[in-house]
Amino acid sequence: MPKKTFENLALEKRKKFIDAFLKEFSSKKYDDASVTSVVKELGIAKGSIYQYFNNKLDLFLFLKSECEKVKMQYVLHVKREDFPDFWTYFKALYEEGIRFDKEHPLESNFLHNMMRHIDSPTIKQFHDEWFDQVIKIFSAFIQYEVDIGHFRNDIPVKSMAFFIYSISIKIGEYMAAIHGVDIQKNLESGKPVFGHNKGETLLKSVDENILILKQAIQKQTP
Amino acid sequence: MPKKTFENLALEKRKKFIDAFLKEFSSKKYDDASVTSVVKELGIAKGSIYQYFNNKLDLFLFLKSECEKVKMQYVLHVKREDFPDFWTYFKALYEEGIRFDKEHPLESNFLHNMMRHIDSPTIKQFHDEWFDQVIKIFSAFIQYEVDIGHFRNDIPVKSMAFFIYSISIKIGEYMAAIHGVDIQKNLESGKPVFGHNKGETLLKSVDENILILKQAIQKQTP
DNA sequence: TGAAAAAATGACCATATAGTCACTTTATAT
DNA sequence: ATATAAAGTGACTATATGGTCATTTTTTCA
Repeated sequence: MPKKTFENLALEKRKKFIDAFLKEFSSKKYDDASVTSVVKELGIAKGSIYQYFNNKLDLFLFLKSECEKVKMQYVLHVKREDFPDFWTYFKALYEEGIRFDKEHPLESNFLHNMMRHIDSPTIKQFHDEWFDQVIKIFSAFIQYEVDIGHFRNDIPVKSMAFFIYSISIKIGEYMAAIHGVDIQKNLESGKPVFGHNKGETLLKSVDENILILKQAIQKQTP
Repeated sequence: MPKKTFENLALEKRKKFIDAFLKEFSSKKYDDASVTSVVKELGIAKGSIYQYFNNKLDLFLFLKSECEKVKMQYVLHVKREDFPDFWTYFKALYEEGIRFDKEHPLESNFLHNMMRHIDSPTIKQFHDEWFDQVIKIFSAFIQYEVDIGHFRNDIPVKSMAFFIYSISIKIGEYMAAIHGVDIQKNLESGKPVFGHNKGETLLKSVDENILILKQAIQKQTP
């Protein structure tokens, strides 16, 4: 976590600092992201970083938690009970995701890029923790749908959770492959990952995926 | 591609050379794989590499094509027409994959690791080409199933292809999450990725995934 | 104004990496 | 045995990286 020195920083400078590093970590994976090059771009001394943070990982984890905080503000107020079924709820979550993406492209890019990199040895531990949490949350939702008889009950809940997770995580590649959206380019240029085009491409992709997921997971009437 | 010098190498030395580099490229991503460290382990001079190959990428692409050749020998003789439906065929392909994995763990690990790393800037081009090909092949199969009325026709073939691809690519993570198999460990130790335990864990995972995929993609009788 | 505290600096360190090339060693063929 | 060609070598280059710390600059406050 940041040292006092960083907390005391003038707001504008602090923001510039954060944004520059968000951008770096958004287009490169952790190990490839270069502290040195960001420092050059910011026009500050290398040593300053270590006046603000203990080390690179410390800085990364700070940015991670900041981004998560912001995203939570968007997602948390979407509640299952406000929707007639899981899929309208699922879509609403994505719509909030797009709002977040449009209004906070840097933060969105950061999180999106982080999720894709399963294998940075330094980061693995944190990715694994994050993954466990996601599966747990998904599982809880699915268990509910199974209980009320909406979802099939011949498959372990955890498997279904993983299934939905996999498709969600691959939606970027899906858009690239099916709709020709170049996410990597957006990441590098700092544009919203999905949000440009009013996010319609993403929503179209979500609809297509729901069409498949629905039949895969929904309880069939015999 | 290799220079004459490499072709002329004594078979045993050639094999040792290939195996050492397969192992390195199996547990690290391209950019992180270290020529220097393999050279040390092999006890040969750094310069020799560049007597055999033009550069690191040249060496990597050679290994890639070697591994693909070997895998093809396993997979190519499994033919759709020998099976009553797509899913038994699909499973048979995995069974061949397991045989390949058991009999050529290094090659299997190399390919498996390569697929996971979508984002090495040096490698991206080759990964993209490979991805396009896979989607094309999958699409052709699915088109056939749609034509004979086995698969649903309300979803673009390419979308279904991507769906099956996504699940296939994530099966490693699935095994890790659901069945507690540590693939990364197997990669690093050079053991078969899936093949230990007679590959039963993988086949179980395949069965579970087929159960979901089947309902997702199969044409429903109304 | 001046002393003490806080912040910023950048040369420097240790440690990697891929790739080069003048040179030596080994194998082949006359 | 000798000459030629092929193979092998390892010190070296150029270029990164994250992190350190004695020193200087700026800010704070009495």
